[in-house]
Amino acid sequence: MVSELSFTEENYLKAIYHLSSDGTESVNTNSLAESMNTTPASVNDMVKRLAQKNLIGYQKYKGTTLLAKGKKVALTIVRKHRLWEVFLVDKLGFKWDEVHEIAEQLEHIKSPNLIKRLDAFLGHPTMDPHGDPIPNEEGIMKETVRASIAEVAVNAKGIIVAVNNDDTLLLQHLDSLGIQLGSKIAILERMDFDGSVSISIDEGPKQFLSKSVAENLMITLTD
Amino acid sequence: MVSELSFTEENYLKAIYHLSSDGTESVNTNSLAESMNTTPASVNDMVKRLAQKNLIGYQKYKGTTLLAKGKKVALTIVRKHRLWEVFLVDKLGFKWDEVHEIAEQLEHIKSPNLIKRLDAFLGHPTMDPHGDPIPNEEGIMKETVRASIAEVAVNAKGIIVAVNNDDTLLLQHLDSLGIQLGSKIAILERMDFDGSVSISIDEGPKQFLSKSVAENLMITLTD
DNA sequence: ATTTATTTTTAGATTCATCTAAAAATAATA
DNA sequence: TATTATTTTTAGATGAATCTAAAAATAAAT
Repeated sequence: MVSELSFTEENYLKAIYHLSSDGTESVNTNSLAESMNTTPASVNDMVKRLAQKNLIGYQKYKGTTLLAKGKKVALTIVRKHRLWEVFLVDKLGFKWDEVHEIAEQLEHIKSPNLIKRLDAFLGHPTMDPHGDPIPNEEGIMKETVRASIAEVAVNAKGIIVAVNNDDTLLLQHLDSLGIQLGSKIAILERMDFDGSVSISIDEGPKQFLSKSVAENLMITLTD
Repeated sequence: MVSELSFTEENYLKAIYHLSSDGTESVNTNSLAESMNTTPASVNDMVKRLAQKNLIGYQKYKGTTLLAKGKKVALTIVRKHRLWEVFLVDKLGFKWDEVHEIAEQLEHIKSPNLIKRLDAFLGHPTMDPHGDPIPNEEGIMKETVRASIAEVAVNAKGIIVAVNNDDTLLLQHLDSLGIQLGSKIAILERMDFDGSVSISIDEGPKQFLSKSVAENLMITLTD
Protein backbone atom coordinates (compact mmCIF):
# COMPACT_ATOMS: atom_id res chain seq x y z
CA MET A 1 0.00 0.00 0.00
CA VAL A 2 3.02 2.31 -0.42
CA SER A 3 1.36 3.31 -3.70
CA GLU A 4 4.33 4.19 -5.90
CA LEU A 5 6.83 6.71 -4.70
CA SER A 6 8.74 9.12 -6.90
CA PHE A 7 12.51 9.08 -7.02
CA THR A 8 12.51 12.29 -5.03
CA GLU A 9 10.30 10.90 -2.31
CA GLU A 10 12.51 7.85 -2.05
CA ASN A 11 15.57 10.06 -1.81
CA TYR A 12 14.06 12.11 0.98
CA LEU A 13 13.27 8.97 2.96
CA LYS A 14 16.79 7.71 2.43
CA ALA A 15 18.25 11.03 3.54
CA ILE A 16 16.12 11.06 6.70
CA TYR A 17 17.25 7.53 7.37
CA HIS A 18 20.93 8.38 7.04
CA LEU A 19 20.62 11.57 9.08
CA SER A 20 18.88 9.77 11.91
CA SER A 21 20.97 6.60 11.82
CA ASP A 22 23.48 8.05 14.27
CA GLY A 23 21.02 8.09 17.13
CA THR A 24 19.50 11.45 16.28
CA GLU A 25 15.83 10.97 16.95
CA SER A 26 14.52 13.89 14.94
CA VAL A 27 15.81 15.34 11.67
CA ASN A 28 15.40 19.08 11.23
CA THR A 29 14.48 20.94 8.09
CA ASN A 30 17.78 22.68 7.57
CA SER A 31 19.99 19.62 7.72
CA LEU A 32 17.64 17.78 5.39
CA ALA A 33 17.83 20.72 3.00
CA GLU A 34 21.59 20.64 3.06
CA SER A 35 21.69 16.89 2.59
CA MET A 36 19.23 17.05 -0.31
CA ASN A 37 20.97 20.04 -1.86
CA THR A 38 17.85 22.10 -1.85
CA THR A 39 16.12 24.85 0.11
CA PRO A 40 14.36 24.56 3.47
CA ALA A 41 11.17 25.69 1.77
CA SER A 42 11.28 22.77 -0.65
CA VAL A 43 12.00 20.40 2.18
CA ASN A 44 9.04 21.72 4.07
CA ASP A 45 6.78 21.10 1.10
CA MET A 46 7.99 17.55 0.66
CA VAL A 47 7.94 16.74 4.35
CA LYS A 48 4.25 17.61 4.50
CA ARG A 49 3.53 15.30 1.61
CA LEU A 50 5.46 12.41 3.13
CA ALA A 51 3.75 12.96 6.47
CA GLN A 52 0.37 12.85 4.81
CA LYS A 53 1.29 9.49 3.32
CA ASN A 54 2.17 8.22 6.79
CA LEU A 55 5.77 7.62 5.83
CA ILE A 56 7.25 10.05 8.31
CA GLY A 57 6.15 11.73 11.52
CA TYR A 58 6.13 15.49 11.39
CA GLN A 59 5.01 18.34 13.60
CA LYS A 60 5.57 21.97 12.82
CA TYR A 61 8.94 23.20 14.06
CA LYS A 62 9.70 19.78 15.55
CA GLY A 63 11.48 17.98 12.73
CA THR A 64 10.73 14.59 11.25
CA THR A 65 11.21 10.91 12.04
CA LEU A 66 10.70 7.86 9.90
CA LEU A 67 7.55 5.88 10.63
CA ALA A 68 7.54 2.11 10.15
CA LYS A 69 6.39 2.37 6.54
CA GLY A 70 8.94 5.01 5.68
CA LYS A 71 11.75 3.17 7.35
CA LYS A 72 10.95 0.07 5.37
CA VAL A 73 11.13 2.02 2.13
CA ALA A 74 14.41 3.64 3.19
CA LEU A 75 15.97 0.31 4.06
CA THR A 76 14.88 -1.15 0.75
CA ILE A 77 16.57 1.71 -1.08
CA VAL A 78 19.72 1.27 0.99
CA ARG A 79 19.64 -2.44 0.28
CA LYS A 80 19.30 -1.88 -3.45
CA HIS A 81 21.99 0.79 -3.48
CA ARG A 82 24.51 -1.43 -1.73
CA LEU A 83 23.72 -4.54 -3.75
CA TRP A 84 24.20 -2.60 -6.97
CA GLU A 85 27.51 -1.29 -5.65
CA VAL A 86 28.67 -4.85 -5.07
CA PHE A 87 27.61 -5.69 -8.61
CA LEU A 88 29.46 -2.74 -10.08
CA VAL A 89 32.67 -3.51 -8.22
CA ASP A 90 32.69 -7.31 -8.16
CA LYS A 91 31.22 -8.02 -11.57
CA LEU A 92 31.92 -4.97 -13.70
CA GLY A 93 35.29 -4.11 -12.21
CA PHE A 94 34.53 -0.56 -11.13
CA LYS A 95 36.69 1.02 -8.46
CA TRP A 96 35.37 1.65 -5.00
CA ASP A 97 35.01 5.38 -5.60
CA GLU A 98 33.34 5.28 -9.00
CA VAL A 99 30.15 3.50 -8.09
CA HIS A 100 28.17 5.83 -5.87
CA GLU A 101 26.61 7.99 -8.56
CA ILE A 102 25.56 5.04 -10.67
CA ALA A 103 24.12 3.23 -7.67
CA GLU A 104 22.15 6.39 -6.86
CA GLN A 105 20.31 5.80 -10.10
CA LEU A 106 20.05 2.02 -9.95
CA GLU A 107 18.61 2.07 -6.42
CA HIS A 108 15.33 3.37 -7.81
CA ILE A 109 14.66 0.54 -10.23
CA LYS A 110 11.40 -1.01 -9.17
CA SER A 111 11.34 -4.79 -9.23
CA PRO A 112 11.53 -6.88 -6.07
CA ASN A 113 12.21 -9.91 -8.21
CA LEU A 114 15.21 -8.23 -9.80
CA ILE A 115 16.75 -7.53 -6.41
CA LYS A 116 16.09 -11.06 -5.23
CA ARG A 117 17.90 -12.45 -8.25
CA LEU A 118 20.68 -9.90 -8.12
CA ASP A 119 21.27 -10.76 -4.47
CA ALA A 120 21.55 -14.45 -5.33
CA PHE A 121 23.78 -13.72 -8.34
CA LEU A 122 26.15 -11.83 -6.05
CA GLY A 123 26.17 -14.62 -3.48
CA HIS A 124 24.03 -12.89 -0.85
CA PRO A 125 26.67 -10.37 0.22
CA THR A 126 26.31 -8.82 3.67
CA MET A 127 28.57 -5.84 3.06
CA ASP A 128 29.06 -3.36 0.25
CA PRO A 129 32.45 -2.34 -1.18
CA HIS A 130 32.69 0.52 1.33
CA GLY A 131 32.30 -1.85 4.25
CA ASP A 132 28.73 -0.81 4.96
CA PRO A 133 26.24 -3.54 5.84
CA ILE A 134 23.52 -4.58 3.39
CA PRO A 135 20.04 -4.86 4.92
CA ASN A 136 18.32 -8.15 4.17
CA GLU A 137 14.83 -8.39 2.72
CA GLU A 138 13.34 -7.72 6.13
CA GLY A 139 15.51 -4.64 6.53
CA ILE A 140 17.73 -6.24 9.13
CA MET A 141 21.47 -5.82 8.85
CA LYS A 142 24.47 -6.89 10.80
CA GLU A 143 26.00 -4.30 13.00
CA THR A 144 29.35 -3.36 11.58
CA VAL A 145 32.35 -3.49 13.85
CA ARG A 146 34.81 -0.77 13.06
CA ALA A 147 38.32 -0.79 14.41
CA SER A 148 41.87 0.13 13.58
CA ILE A 149 44.24 -2.60 12.40
CA ALA A 150 46.20 -2.00 15.59
CA GLU A 151 43.39 -3.06 17.89
CA VAL A 152 41.94 -5.94 15.90
CA ALA A 153 42.53 -9.63 16.69
CA VAL A 154 44.99 -11.77 14.75
CA ASN A 155 43.24 -13.66 11.91
CA ALA A 156 40.59 -10.98 11.60
CA LYS A 157 39.46 -10.03 8.11
CA GLY A 158 37.91 -6.81 6.98
CA ILE A 159 37.56 -4.00 4.49
CA ILE A 160 39.58 -0.81 4.59
CA VAL A 161 37.07 1.96 5.22
CA ALA A 162 39.14 4.93 6.32
CA VAL A 163 42.61 6.33 6.84
CA ASN A 164 42.80 8.46 9.98
CA ASN A 165 45.49 10.73 8.63
CA ASP A 166 46.00 12.64 5.44
CA ASP A 167 49.79 12.75 5.56
CA THR A 168 50.95 12.47 1.96
CA LEU A 169 53.82 10.18 2.87
CA LEU A 170 51.46 7.76 4.61
CA LEU A 171 49.09 7.77 1.67
CA GLN A 172 51.94 7.12 -0.74
CA HIS A 173 53.17 4.31 1.44
CA LEU A 174 49.72 2.71 1.47
CA ASP A 175 49.54 3.13 -2.26
CA SER A 176 52.83 1.31 -2.73
CA LEU A 177 51.45 -1.55 -0.63
CA GLY A 178 48.36 -1.71 -2.84
CA ILE A 179 46.10 -0.56 -0.03
CA GLN A 180 43.05 1.48 -0.98
CA LEU A 181 39.67 2.18 0.47
CA GLY A 182 37.65 -0.93 -0.20
CA SER A 183 40.63 -3.28 -0.20
CA LYS A 184 40.09 -6.59 1.55
CA ILE A 185 42.60 -7.13 4.31
CA ALA A 186 43.50 -10.13 6.46
CA ILE A 187 45.58 -9.73 9.64
CA LEU A 188 48.05 -12.60 9.76
CA GLU A 189 50.31 -11.95 12.78
CA ARG A 190 51.09 -9.31 15.37
CA MET A 191 54.56 -8.77 16.76
CA ASP A 192 54.10 -7.95 20.43
CA PHE A 193 57.38 -6.19 20.97
CA ASP A 194 56.71 -3.37 18.51
CA GLY A 195 53.03 -3.70 17.63
CA SER A 196 53.75 -4.22 13.94
CA VAL A 197 51.49 -6.60 11.99
CA SER A 198 51.70 -8.76 8.92
CA ILE A 199 48.78 -8.63 6.59
CA SER A 200 47.50 -9.71 3.21
CA ILE A 201 45.69 -7.38 0.81
CA ASP A 202 43.07 -8.80 -1.54
CA GLU A 203 44.39 -12.32 -0.98
CA GLY A 204 47.85 -11.12 -2.03
CA PRO A 205 51.26 -11.91 -0.53
CA LYS A 206 52.24 -11.19 3.07
CA GLN A 207 53.19 -7.59 3.80
CA PHE A 208 54.17 -5.66 6.91
CA LEU A 209 52.72 -2.61 8.61
CA SER A 210 54.36 -0.72 11.44
CA LYS A 211 52.29 0.02 14.52
CA SER A 212 51.84 3.67 13.52
CA VAL A 213 50.51 2.71 10.12
CA ALA A 214 48.24 0.05 11.63
CA GLU A 215 46.80 2.59 14.05
CA ASN A 216 45.74 4.83 11.20
CA LEU A 217 44.06 2.17 9.13
CA MET A 218 40.37 1.65 9.93
CA ILE A 219 38.53 -1.44 8.83
CA THR A 220 35.13 -3.00 9.28
CA LEU A 221 35.30 -6.63 10.20
CA THR A 222 33.94 -9.12 7.69
CA ASP A 223 31.73 -11.70 9.39
CA MET B 1 25.49 18.86 -26.03
CA VAL B 2 22.27 16.83 -25.60
CA SER B 3 21.98 18.57 -22.23
CA GLU B 4 20.21 15.98 -20.11
CA LEU B 5 16.97 14.49 -21.26
CA SER B 6 14.13 13.38 -19.04
CA PHE B 7 12.94 9.79 -19.07
CA THR B 8 9.85 10.94 -20.92
CA GLU B 9 11.81 12.70 -23.61
CA GLU B 10 13.98 9.63 -24.07
CA ASN B 11 10.89 7.47 -24.33
CA TYR B 12 9.38 9.70 -26.98
CA LEU B 13 12.55 9.51 -29.05
CA LYS B 14 12.58 5.76 -28.69
CA ALA B 15 8.94 5.51 -29.73
CA ILE B 16 9.53 7.68 -32.78
CA TYR B 17 12.49 5.49 -33.66
CA HIS B 18 10.46 2.29 -33.41
CA LEU B 19 7.50 3.72 -35.31
CA SER B 20 9.70 4.90 -38.16
CA SER B 21 12.01 1.89 -38.25
CA ASP B 22 9.75 0.12 -40.74
CA GLY B 23 10.47 2.59 -43.49
CA THR B 24 7.80 5.09 -42.46
CA GLU B 25 9.45 8.42 -43.02
CA SER B 26 7.19 10.53 -40.86
CA VAL B 27 5.47 9.63 -37.59
CA ASN B 28 2.10 11.22 -37.01
CA THR B 29 0.71 12.56 -33.78
CA ASN B 30 -2.02 9.99 -33.31
CA SER B 31 0.14 6.91 -33.65
CA LEU B 32 2.71 8.41 -31.30
CA ALA B 33 -0.07 9.09 -28.82
CA GLU B 34 -1.23 5.52 -29.02
CA SER B 35 2.27 4.16 -28.68
CA MET B 36 2.99 6.39 -25.69
CA ASN B 37 -0.35 5.66 -24.11
CA THR B 38 -1.29 9.28 -23.93
CA THR B 39 -3.36 11.91 -25.76
CA PRO B 40 -2.58 13.64 -29.04
CA ALA B 41 -2.52 16.94 -27.18
CA SER B 42 0.24 15.76 -24.88
CA VAL B 43 2.19 14.43 -27.81
CA ASN B 44 1.86 17.75 -29.53
CA ASP B 45 3.29 19.54 -26.48
CA MET B 46 6.24 17.20 -26.23
CA VAL B 47 6.92 17.15 -29.94
CA LYS B 48 7.31 20.91 -29.92
CA ARG B 49 9.80 20.71 -27.09
CA LEU B 50 11.86 18.01 -28.80
CA ALA B 51 11.82 19.96 -32.04
CA GLN B 52 13.08 23.06 -30.25
CA LYS B 53 15.98 21.01 -28.95
CA ASN B 54 16.80 19.91 -32.49
CA LEU B 55 16.21 16.27 -31.68
CA ILE B 56 13.37 15.81 -34.12
CA GLY B 57 12.09 17.54 -37.21
CA TYR B 58 8.54 18.79 -36.94
CA GLN B 59 6.17 20.87 -39.01
CA LYS B 60 2.58 21.49 -38.12
CA TYR B 61 0.28 18.80 -39.45
CA LYS B 62 3.23 17.04 -41.08
CA GLY B 63 4.40 14.64 -38.37
CA THR B 64 7.89 14.15 -37.01
CA THR B 65 11.17 12.53 -37.96
CA LEU B 66 14.26 11.91 -35.92
CA LEU B 67 17.13 14.26 -36.61
CA ALA B 68 20.71 13.01 -36.29
CA LYS B 69 20.95 14.01 -32.63
CA GLY B 70 17.62 12.42 -31.74
CA LYS B 71 18.41 9.26 -33.61
CA LYS B 72 21.66 8.91 -31.73
CA VAL B 73 19.82 9.21 -28.42
CA ALA B 74 17.19 6.71 -29.54
CA LEU B 75 19.80 4.18 -30.61
CA THR B 76 21.64 4.57 -27.33
CA ILE B 77 18.43 3.83 -25.45
CA VAL B 78 17.76 0.82 -27.63
CA ARG B 79 21.32 -0.36 -27.07
CA LYS B 80 21.00 -0.02 -23.32
CA HIS B 81 17.61 -1.70 -23.27
CA ARG B 82 18.83 -4.72 -25.17
CA LEU B 83 22.09 -5.07 -23.28
CA TRP B 84 20.19 -5.02 -19.99
CA GLU B 85 17.83 -7.67 -21.35
CA VAL B 86 20.79 -9.89 -22.12
CA PHE B 87 22.04 -9.33 -18.59
CA LEU B 88 18.69 -10.18 -17.05
CA VAL B 89 18.32 -13.38 -19.04
CA ASP B 90 21.90 -14.63 -19.27
CA LYS B 91 23.15 -13.61 -15.85
CA LEU B 92 20.11 -13.39 -13.60
CA GLY B 93 18.15 -16.24 -15.15
CA PHE B 94 15.01 -14.32 -16.05
CA LYS B 95 12.73 -15.73 -18.70
CA TRP B 96 12.45 -14.12 -22.09
CA ASP B 97 9.07 -12.59 -21.32
CA GLU B 98 9.82 -11.19 -17.88
CA VAL B 99 12.51 -8.71 -18.78
CA HIS B 100 10.90 -6.00 -20.83
CA GLU B 101 9.45 -3.93 -18.01
CA ILE B 102 12.64 -4.00 -16.02
CA ALA B 103 14.73 -3.09 -19.04
CA GLU B 104 12.36 -0.17 -19.64
CA GLN B 105 13.61 1.24 -16.38
CA LEU B 106 17.26 0.26 -16.70
CA GLU B 107 17.58 1.78 -20.16
CA HIS B 108 17.46 5.26 -18.62
CA ILE B 109 20.43 4.85 -16.31
CA LYS B 110 22.94 7.48 -17.33
CA SER B 111 26.52 6.31 -17.43
CA PRO B 112 28.33 5.58 -20.67
CA ASN B 113 31.05 3.86 -18.69
CA LEU B 114 28.51 1.52 -17.13
CA ILE B 115 27.26 0.43 -20.52
CA LYS B 116 30.77 -0.04 -21.84
CA ARG B 117 31.59 -2.32 -18.95
CA LEU B 118 28.26 -4.14 -19.05
CA ASP B 119 28.78 -4.81 -22.74
CA ALA B 120 32.20 -6.31 -22.05
CA PHE B 121 30.87 -8.31 -19.09
CA LEU B 122 28.23 -9.83 -21.36
CA GLY B 123 30.80 -10.67 -24.04
CA HIS B 124 29.78 -7.95 -26.54
CA PRO B 125 26.51 -9.57 -27.57
CA THR B 126 25.04 -8.59 -30.93
CA MET B 127 21.53 -9.77 -30.27
CA ASP B 128 19.10 -9.55 -27.37
CA PRO B 129 17.07 -12.48 -26.00
CA HIS B 130 14.22 -11.67 -28.39
CA GLY B 131 16.50 -11.94 -31.39
CA ASP B 132 16.67 -8.20 -31.95
CA PRO B 133 20.03 -6.70 -32.87
CA ILE B 134 21.98 -4.58 -30.39
CA PRO B 135 23.33 -1.32 -31.82
CA ASN B 136 27.02 -0.79 -31.16
CA GLU B 137 28.44 2.36 -29.61
CA GLU B 138 28.18 4.14 -32.93
CA GLY B 139 24.56 3.11 -33.28
CA ILE B 140 25.27 0.59 -36.00
CA MET B 141 23.65 -2.81 -35.82
CA LYS B 142 23.62 -5.94 -37.89
CA GLU B 143 20.63 -6.47 -40.03
CA THR B 144 18.70 -9.40 -38.66
CA VAL B 145 17.78 -12.20 -40.98
CA ARG B 146 14.43 -13.70 -40.14
CA ALA B 147 13.28 -16.98 -41.55
CA SER B 148 11.30 -20.09 -40.76
CA ILE B 149 13.13 -23.23 -39.70
CA ALA B 150 11.86 -24.81 -42.90
CA GLU B 151 13.71 -22.42 -45.17
CA VAL B 152 16.95 -22.05 -43.28
CA ALA B 153 20.24 -23.77 -44.20
CA VAL B 154 21.52 -26.84 -42.37
CA ASN B 155 23.95 -25.87 -39.58
CA ALA B 156 22.28 -22.52 -39.13
CA LYS B 157 21.83 -21.24 -35.60
CA GLY B 158 19.30 -18.77 -34.34
CA ILE B 159 16.84 -17.62 -31.76
CA ILE B 160 13.16 -18.49 -31.78
CA VAL B 161 11.33 -15.22 -32.27
CA ALA B 162 7.83 -16.16 -33.29
CA VAL B 163 5.36 -18.96 -33.81
CA ASN B 164 3.18 -18.37 -36.88
CA ASN B 165 0.22 -20.22 -35.51
CA ASP B 166 -1.68 -20.19 -32.26
CA ASP B 167 -3.01 -23.73 -32.44
CA THR B 168 -3.02 -25.03 -28.88
CA LEU B 169 -1.80 -28.44 -29.94
CA LEU B 170 1.20 -26.95 -31.71
CA LEU B 171 2.04 -24.78 -28.72
CA GLN B 172 1.79 -27.76 -26.39
CA HIS B 173 3.99 -29.78 -28.70
CA LEU B 174 6.63 -27.03 -28.72
CA ASP B 175 6.39 -26.83 -24.97
CA SER B 176 7.05 -30.54 -24.62
CA LEU B 177 10.14 -30.11 -26.78
CA GLY B 178 11.37 -27.29 -24.53
CA ILE B 179 10.93 -24.71 -27.27
CA GLN B 180 9.99 -21.21 -26.19
CA LEU B 181 10.40 -17.74 -27.57
CA GLY B 182 14.01 -16.84 -26.95
CA SER B 183 15.28 -20.42 -27.10
CA LYS B 184 18.53 -20.93 -28.96
CA ILE B 185 18.16 -23.39 -31.76
CA ALA B 186 20.64 -25.15 -34.01
CA ILE B 187 19.53 -26.88 -37.21
CA LEU B 188 21.44 -30.15 -37.48
CA GLU B 189 20.04 -31.97 -40.50
CA ARG B 190 17.21 -31.79 -43.00
CA MET B 191 15.51 -34.89 -44.44
CA ASP B 192 14.80 -34.03 -48.04
CA PHE B 193 12.05 -36.55 -48.61
CA ASP B 194 9.68 -35.09 -46.03
CA GLY B 195 11.24 -31.74 -45.10
CA SER B 196 11.56 -32.71 -41.45
CA VAL B 197 14.57 -31.41 -39.55
CA SER B 198 16.64 -32.42 -36.57
CA ILE B 199 17.53 -29.65 -34.18
CA SER B 200 19.05 -28.90 -30.83
CA ILE B 201 17.49 -26.50 -28.33
CA ASP B 202 19.75 -24.53 -25.99
CA GLU B 203 22.63 -26.91 -26.69
CA GLY B 204 20.40 -29.83 -25.64
CA PRO B 205 20.00 -33.27 -27.23
CA LYS B 206 18.94 -33.85 -30.82
CA GLN B 207 15.19 -33.57 -31.44
CA PHE B 208 12.96 -33.79 -34.49
CA LEU B 209 10.51 -31.38 -36.06
CA SER B 210 8.11 -32.23 -38.85
CA LYS B 211 8.01 -29.93 -41.83
CA SER B 212 4.73 -28.38 -40.74
CA VAL B 213 6.15 -27.52 -37.35
CA ALA B 214 9.36 -26.18 -38.90
CA GLU B 215 7.36 -23.94 -41.22
CA ASN B 216 5.66 -22.29 -38.29
CA LEU B 217 8.78 -21.61 -36.28
CA MET B 218 10.42 -18.28 -37.03
CA ILE B 219 13.98 -17.56 -35.99
CA THR B 220 16.53 -14.85 -36.45
CA LEU B 221 19.91 -16.14 -37.51
CA THR B 222 22.75 -15.74 -35.07
CA ASP B 223 25.88 -14.42 -36.81
C1' DA C 1 13.65 39.35 29.89
C1' DT C 2 14.73 41.72 25.71
C1' DT C 3 17.15 41.59 21.77
C1' DT C 4 19.41 39.15 18.16
C1' DA C 5 20.17 35.20 15.44
C1' DT C 6 18.64 31.00 13.56
C1' DT C 7 15.34 27.93 11.94
C1' DT C 8 11.09 26.98 9.98
C1' DT C 9 7.04 28.04 7.64
C1' DT C 10 4.01 30.47 4.37
C1' DA C 11 2.75 32.80 0.13
C1' DG C 12 3.16 33.19 -4.49
C1' DA C 13 5.75 31.85 -8.97
C1' DT C 14 7.79 28.69 -12.20
C1' DT C 15 8.64 24.54 -15.01
C1' DC C 16 7.50 19.96 -16.68
C1' DA C 17 4.36 16.68 -18.19
C1' DT C 18 0.08 15.96 -18.38
C1' DC C 19 -5.10 16.60 -19.08
C1' DT C 20 -10.03 18.04 -21.29
C1' DA C 21 -12.62 20.47 -24.38
C1' DA C 22 -12.94 23.00 -28.28
C1' DA C 23 -11.16 24.98 -32.63
C1' DA C 24 -8.62 24.50 -36.92
C1' DA C 25 -6.58 21.98 -40.66
C1' DT C 26 -6.37 18.07 -43.55
C1' DA C 27 -8.17 13.87 -45.70
C1' DA C 28 -11.94 11.02 -47.33
C1' DT C 29 -16.41 10.48 -49.31
C1' DA C 30 -20.57 11.33 -51.57
C1' DT D 1 -16.90 20.34 -54.95
C1' DA D 2 -19.39 20.23 -50.76
C1' DT D 3 -19.88 17.59 -46.83
C1' DT D 4 -18.36 14.55 -43.40
C1' DA D 5 -14.85 12.38 -40.84
C1' DT D 6 -10.35 12.32 -39.03
C1' DT D 7 -6.32 14.28 -37.40
C1' DT D 8 -3.94 17.86 -35.34
C1' DT D 9 -3.49 21.89 -32.80
C1' DT D 10 -4.65 25.44 -29.38
C1' DA D 11 -6.33 27.19 -25.04
C1' DG D 12 -6.69 26.76 -20.44
C1' DA D 13 -6.13 23.71 -16.07
C1' DT D 14 -3.94 20.59 -12.93
C1' DG D 15 -0.45 18.41 -9.95
C1' DA D 16 4.30 17.53 -8.79
C1' DA D 17 8.58 19.51 -7.40
C1' DT D 18 10.85 23.18 -7.13
C1' DC D 19 12.10 28.22 -6.29
C1' DT D 20 12.50 33.28 -3.95
C1' DA D 21 11.23 36.42 -0.67
C1' DA D 22 9.12 37.46 3.33
C1' DA D 23 6.79 36.31 7.72
C1' DA D 24 6.50 33.61 11.96
C1' DA D 25 8.32 30.72 15.54
C1' DT D 26 12.01 29.08 18.27
C1' DA D 27 16.66 29.27 20.26
C1' DA D 28 20.72 31.83 21.81
C1' DA D 29 22.98 35.72 23.76
C1' DT D 30 23.33 39.88 26.17
